[in-house]
Amino acid sequence: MKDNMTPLTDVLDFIVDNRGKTVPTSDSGIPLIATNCIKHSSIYPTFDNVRYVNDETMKTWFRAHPKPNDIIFVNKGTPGRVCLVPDAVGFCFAQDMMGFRCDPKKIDYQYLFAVLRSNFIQQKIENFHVGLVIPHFKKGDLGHIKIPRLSSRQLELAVGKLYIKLSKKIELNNQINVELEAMAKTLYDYWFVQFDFPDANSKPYKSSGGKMVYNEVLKRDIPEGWENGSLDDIGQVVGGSTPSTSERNNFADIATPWITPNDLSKNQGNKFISRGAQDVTADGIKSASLKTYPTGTVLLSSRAPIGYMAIAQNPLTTNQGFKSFIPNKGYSTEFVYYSVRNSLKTIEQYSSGSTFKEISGSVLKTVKTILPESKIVDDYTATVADTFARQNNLELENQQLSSLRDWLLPMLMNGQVTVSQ
DNA sequence: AGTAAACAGACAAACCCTTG
DNA sequence: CAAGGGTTTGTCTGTTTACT
Repeated sequence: MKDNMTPLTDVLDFIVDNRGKTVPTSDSGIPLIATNCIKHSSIYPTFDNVRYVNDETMKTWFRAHPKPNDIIFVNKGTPGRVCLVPDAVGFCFAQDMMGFRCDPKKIDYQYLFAVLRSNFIQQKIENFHVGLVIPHFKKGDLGHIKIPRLSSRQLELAVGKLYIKLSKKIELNNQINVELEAMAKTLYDYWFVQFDFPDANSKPYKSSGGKMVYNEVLKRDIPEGWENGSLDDIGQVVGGSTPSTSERNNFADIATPWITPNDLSKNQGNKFISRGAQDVTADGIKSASLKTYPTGTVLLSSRAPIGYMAIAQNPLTTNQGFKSFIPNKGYSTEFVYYSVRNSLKTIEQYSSGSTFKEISGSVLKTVKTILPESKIVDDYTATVADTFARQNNLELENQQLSSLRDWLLPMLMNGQVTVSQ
C-alpha cells in the first residue's frame, strides 16, 4: 500500500459521540437508529427496528447530533461498519457508534468513506478489537488507523465519487426490483384474489359480472370452473436436511449448492438464489439422503424466521430449515411463488413449537388455496415471466457491480489503476 | 427410516455500570 | 463525565432426541 498515510484523527474536525449512556425513548418522535441500521448493503443508515425520542430528549440529552455527510462508525459488536449521513438527516443516534465529521481542508468525506469501507481498512480495524466478550473498537485507537493518501485531492475525490456512484447504481437497481416485485404481486392479487383477470372480452372478470359460485371449503365466491385445493396441489412439498458437519467430506466450496436460512437473511431482498455459503458433496448428499431440486423450485424457510422465500436459479438443495415447492404439478414457478406468499399469514398461524415456531410439511400441505383454471394461470405466467427475468438480471448485475466495486477500490487506492478526472 | 420438536450454544444487539 | 468494559436479552441455527 501507499507510503503516504494520514492518521484518521488528523483529518477529522469533530466526532459525534453519545456512547456510554442509555437514551430514554418514547412511542413517537424523532427516529433513533442503532448499530443494526448501519450496514454495508446501503450507503445510508436503514431504519430497521427503529425507536423514537421526543423533542425534549432530542434537544437536551445528546452530546451532539450528526450532520449531513458525517460518517457513522460502529464501534461495538461488529466494529468498523460505516454509513453516510444523508442530506436530510432525519434521525439521531446514541450508543455504540460515533460520527466522523471530516475537515474539508484535509480530506473529502467521499474518499474517506470509500477507504473506510475497503477491506484494507476493515482488516486494520479488526486488528484493534478489544474486549473479552464483545468485540470493541476503542476511540483512543482511532489515531492508529492510517488512511492511505493519493497523489492529489482531486484524485481522491474522484475515487470517492466513483465508489459512491457504483453503490448508488446498485441501490437504484434494488429499488427497481422492489417496484417490479410490487407490480407482479399486484397483478397476482388482481387476478387471483379479486378475480379481475381478463375475461373472454379482455374485461375484468368479476367487475364485468363474470359468474361466481360459492365454494363451501374456501367459504367464499370464486369464479365458475375454479376449484379449492391446498398448497400440496400446486407443487411437490419437499424438506431439506443437514449432513453431519463434523464430517469434513460432506462439504466443499464447489459441489451441489446447499441453502440455509442464513444465506437468505444475508441475501435479503434477493429473489433468486444460486448458492449458499457452503456446498454439499456427493458424500453429504448420500449421508443425509438429500434430494436435489430443479431450477425454478420455490424455497420457503420453515423455522425460526418462517417466510423467507427464494427461487432456485439452478439445481440445488437445502438444510432442514426449509420446505420447498417443486413446481411439477402443472402450476408455474411464478404462480406457486405468489400463492405461497399469499398464504404466509396462514402458514405462520399454523406453525407450532415452544422454542421457536416451525411449520411442518404435513401441516403446510393442508393450507388451503385456490386452484384457478389452468389457462388463466398460463396467461398470468406469460405476463409476469418477463418481470421475473428482469428481476433476475438486475440481481445478477448487482452482483457484478459490487464485485467490480470491491475489486476496483484497492487498485485505485494503491495506484495500480487511475481515474480520469 | 424419516420427520418434527427440543436443546443448547453461538452470536449480535441493546443496555448499563465502573473507573479514573 | 467520557470512555471502556461487561451484563442482559433476544434471535438464530446445527445437532440431538423423540415420535410416528
